[in-house]
Amino acid sequence: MLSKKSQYAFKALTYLSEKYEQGPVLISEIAKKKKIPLKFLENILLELKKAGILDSKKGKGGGYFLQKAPDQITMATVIRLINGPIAMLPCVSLYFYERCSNCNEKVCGLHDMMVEVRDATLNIVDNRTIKDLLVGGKS
Amino acid sequence: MLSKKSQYAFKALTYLSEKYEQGPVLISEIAKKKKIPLKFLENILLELKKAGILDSKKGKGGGYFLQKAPDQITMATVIRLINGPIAMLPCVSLYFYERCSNCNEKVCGLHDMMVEVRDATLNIVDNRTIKDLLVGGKS
DNA sequence: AACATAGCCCACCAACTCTATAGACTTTTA
DNA sequence: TAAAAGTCTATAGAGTTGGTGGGCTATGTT
Repeated sequence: MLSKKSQYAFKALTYLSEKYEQGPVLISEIAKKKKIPLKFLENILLELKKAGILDSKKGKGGGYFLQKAPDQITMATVIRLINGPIAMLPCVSLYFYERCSNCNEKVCGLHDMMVEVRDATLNIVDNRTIKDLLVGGKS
Repeated sequence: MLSKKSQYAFKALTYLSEKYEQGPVLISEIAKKKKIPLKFLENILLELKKAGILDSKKGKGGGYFLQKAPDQITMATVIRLINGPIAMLPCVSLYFYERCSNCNEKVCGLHDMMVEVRDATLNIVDNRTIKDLLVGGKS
């Protein structure tokens, strides 16, 4: 399941997408409009900034804004950053791989099945961006 | 991600599948062979029993055994029971549905995308059984 | 220079979940 | 009736999640 943090991140990114190339947006504005706890949102936006998804400006007239176009930010990137692995098992994760203890991947039926699930999921989240989250984003 | 509990459950079910229709198997035997903490496994097996997947016999000569054939127990059933929702959002879950607060499902891009992910995942886990976990299970 | 603005950073906390264990109880078989 | 084996309840430690408080730093304005 996606954490609340992830859902907040997507809401914030959606909001910032609507304001893309319209200058910095205040954290407090996003928090208010999207009903996200302010200080919690602060952490999330900072994380998104450090990952190169957002950028910010300090002082008066400052705020947060997208560093790339909405259609250049994939869902997979955001999920991995805020939520963690997309795969259902560490031994099947591309970005958070850890080998199985007591289980040989070469002959593990669960492993193979979870690879299938991972690929089916990636096929979607790798090919969708936050632009697709906007109403009418497909037009 | 699948919890350790889920992974233990699958290991135990795999073991019991190999012994299908060969009489009850001791918890302690499964625990030892599959390297699962005994008391923890106890809880898991009991849960699987209450869900109608396993059955048991008490007293000497007792133990656990599958209540249905391995190919009659879907992955989805076990995951939902031991791990919880398969969907990435409550508002998209078939068995654990909860409506979104502050979000209209009718016009939520995230909702729609997560429906896709859910269906892609279900397409796999609804059509695979614990028989498929066994080596050579496809033959 | 001084001040207000707004993001940055650190530390902390409550609640919850996950993993695991302990111990007593019940049922069954020999 | 004694041993075997599952059943049940409770609990505890570790880690994660969701959230808050307060001070620091950079920036723009006057």
